[in-house]
Amino acid sequence: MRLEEELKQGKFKSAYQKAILNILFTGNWLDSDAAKRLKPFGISAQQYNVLRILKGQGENSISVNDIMSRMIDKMSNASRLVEKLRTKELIERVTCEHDRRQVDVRITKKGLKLLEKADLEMNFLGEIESKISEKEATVLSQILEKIRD
Amino acid sequence: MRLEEELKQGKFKSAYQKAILNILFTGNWLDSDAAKRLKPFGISAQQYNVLRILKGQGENSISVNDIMSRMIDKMSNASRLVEKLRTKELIERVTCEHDRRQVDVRITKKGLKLLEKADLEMNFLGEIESKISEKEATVLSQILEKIRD
DNA sequence: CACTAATACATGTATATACATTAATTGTTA
DNA sequence: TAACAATTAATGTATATACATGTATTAGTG
Repeated sequence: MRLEEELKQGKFKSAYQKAILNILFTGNWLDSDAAKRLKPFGISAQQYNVLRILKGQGENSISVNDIMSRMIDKMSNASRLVEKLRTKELIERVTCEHDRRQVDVRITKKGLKLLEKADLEMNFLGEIESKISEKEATVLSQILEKIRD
Repeated sequence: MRLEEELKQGKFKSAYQKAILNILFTGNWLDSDAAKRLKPFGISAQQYNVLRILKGQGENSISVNDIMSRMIDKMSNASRLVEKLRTKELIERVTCEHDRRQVDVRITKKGLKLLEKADLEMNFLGEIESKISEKEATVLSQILEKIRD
């Protein structure tokens, strides 16, 4: 739906303003969709994000700091997210031997299993492929990256 | 900066996945930038959003529900946002005469003044105009709206 | 080596948010 | 019109978040 209708607004001041609001609106839209899909699994979108990052490391462990630097939402509190995932036994946490300040974090089998199921529900990729072309996806990324420059 | 570097990720599974993460990442980026700029004014990005909506109504008042339907973040609690703005005397709140369930909300002079100053700081529009073309802004909106369809 | 700075993570605290529930009012309909 | 449904906003509550601060460990410097 056009943003004008979504926000019940007549007309935006400029294509630029509309674009900015569209990014924010679509981001929220994706976030709340993700939250809904993940609810049955008892994890938040950010926790899901952390699990995916850890899965990407395979057998290797990774520090809390590294997790944070890979997260979409940099402002979130990685420590507490990790702790929450640990109490759910979805990850393991061990003090690093070489640098005892660091904590090695790794996904557990239980975490991988949950992720497998959750990924099925989280497959908006499949849905988005029917909405925009690969070319459009690429263009979208390019424009967004220009904005952040 | 390319998202691969922002998220310290090698390569995304597809242009689609990268596009989705780019939307979320850019949305957060914009949000936290806005929060920083608004901090000196003592209001949050959502409160700013509400004030802008009210300003758009001019002299007319508007119900809490209407505010909510115009907000970028639909999930936020408009009642409490309005109450916070009221304690700061940036808005007025009067029970509607025709429908006593409703509350008429209107921006105050103090609110308008604050908005005037805040808008100067919030002018990323000016900054974005130097980063992408108007054509690109339009294309961006079009693609985002296709995604939400 | 002693001392200071920097790093990595955890925690305290105030505020924000999501979601469910409640309360008051209005709309509908039998 | 009485009874029930729907609407509008406020509130209760658990959780999440931002930001500052604390704690332990390592790095750097004289």
